[in-house]
Amino acid sequence: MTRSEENYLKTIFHLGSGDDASINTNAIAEQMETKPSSVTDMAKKLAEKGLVNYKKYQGISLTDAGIKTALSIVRKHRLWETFLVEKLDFAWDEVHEVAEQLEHIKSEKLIDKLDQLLKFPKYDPHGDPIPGKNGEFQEHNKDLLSELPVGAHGVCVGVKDSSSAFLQYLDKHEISIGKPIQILGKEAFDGSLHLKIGEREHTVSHQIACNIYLK
Amino acid sequence: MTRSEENYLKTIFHLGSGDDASINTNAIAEQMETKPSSVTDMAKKLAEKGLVNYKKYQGISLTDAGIKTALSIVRKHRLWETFLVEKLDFAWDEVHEVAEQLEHIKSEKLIDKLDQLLKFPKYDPHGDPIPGKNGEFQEHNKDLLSELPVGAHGVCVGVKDSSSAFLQYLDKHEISIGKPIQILGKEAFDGSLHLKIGEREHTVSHQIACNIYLK
DNA sequence: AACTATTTTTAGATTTGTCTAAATTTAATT
DNA sequence: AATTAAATTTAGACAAATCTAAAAATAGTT
Ligand SMILES: [Mn+2]
Ligand SMILES: [Mn+2]
Ligand SMILES: [Mn+2]
Ligand SMILES: [Mn+2]
Repeated sequence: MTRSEENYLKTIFHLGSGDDASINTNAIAEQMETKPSSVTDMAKKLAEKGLVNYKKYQGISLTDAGIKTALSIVRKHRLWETFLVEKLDFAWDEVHEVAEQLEHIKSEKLIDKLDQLLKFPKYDPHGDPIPGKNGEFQEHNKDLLSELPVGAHGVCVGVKDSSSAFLQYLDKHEISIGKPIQILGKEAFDGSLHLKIGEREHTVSHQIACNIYLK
Repeated sequence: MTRSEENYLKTIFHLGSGDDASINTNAIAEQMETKPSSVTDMAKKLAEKGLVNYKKYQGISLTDAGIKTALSIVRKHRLWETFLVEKLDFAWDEVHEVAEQLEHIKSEKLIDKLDQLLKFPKYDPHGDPIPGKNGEFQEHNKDLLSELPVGAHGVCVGVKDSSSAFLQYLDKHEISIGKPIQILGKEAFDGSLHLKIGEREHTVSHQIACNIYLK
């Protein structure tokens, strides 16, 4: 399994949000910052190996074997991210790029021992679930802040956007995983929310609210 | 810098034992399990980048820039090996292959933090020195067990052969870094040595004695 | 249904790193 | 010094992963 093949499987997995939905060639190309023709080439190769279902013009979906492989890469990515934050004091906005490299290291023992060192974490620094050895994982039953009514309150359990820029915005406004958040009011005009975050009050735009998960 | 380029630099560095001696094309090919023609191709590319000195038929040597790059890869390799043994309970014969992959991860912050987590180790699990951030390192002033006279005693500080097979042999006979060793006698016929290892006595072949460093 | 726009695929080229086989240079031996 | 052997380089090919440009299929719209 090459690094490129692994990256395609992971991208298809994320675009299909885990299930075996059929994904567009163009969507994969955009996500991977490559060209549609390259995606077609890889689709054929992965189909050959039994990792994706592919029929010309019909989109691409993961087979069971493909899902299993994708989950093992996601597991590695999220364990490494957790390691970087927990053991090496990385900030949560600094881990993704390094984990993109580390997720391709091939050693089952390494990842098992890492899991053990981290005490078998269930969620990564962004609140995303870490699949177990056999691919099992439990997603938080969470809601987007933007879809909750005024008065709702809960605890931040994850972010949808994991970009460095967004995470740094959250840091600046002291929003982090575990923080209690309450919706004090909503602006009808632009959907911006007035929030109580811990002990403080802040107003955030609709765009921000679309990327924070509450439980 | 590609992974392949890094591997060539590291190999040239090891074959030249650190200094800027001129290395044979064939020696590099054999060490890397590749063909001499591939080495020639890479020599040209690395020369183009100013990392090696290369003139047709004259052998290959590292430039200062090449030595610096090689040292940073060796640093990463040995820090990762130390991490695997110290933090993840790997045995010293299990770390090399994984470190071969990990040494190519690109993140200065990662390696600095790792160094810190390990408390800035000076030697790796095989007794090899770990270069610092600026490439500086101190080799143990050590001697091969095979070159010491009868009666000599010291402490094992390193191994020359880091193969899994050899390290497992050492484990079996309870030879490890830090163990006191004394030469009780030498067999004139085949050069095998009668040793006191800790509290025990063992006889080892000349071949074994050629791969253990004492101080 | 016909036309247009979008998506997707094909054909052919490129880069990187490798290989084989043949040619060339250097080293060793008569 | 001539010959043989060994080391090294060149020439040409190949697989992987990508790209561009053009063709084909599908979807959307008059
Ligand atoms: Mn990530
Ligand atoms: Mn994450
Ligand atoms: Mn090693
Ligand atoms: Mn080592």
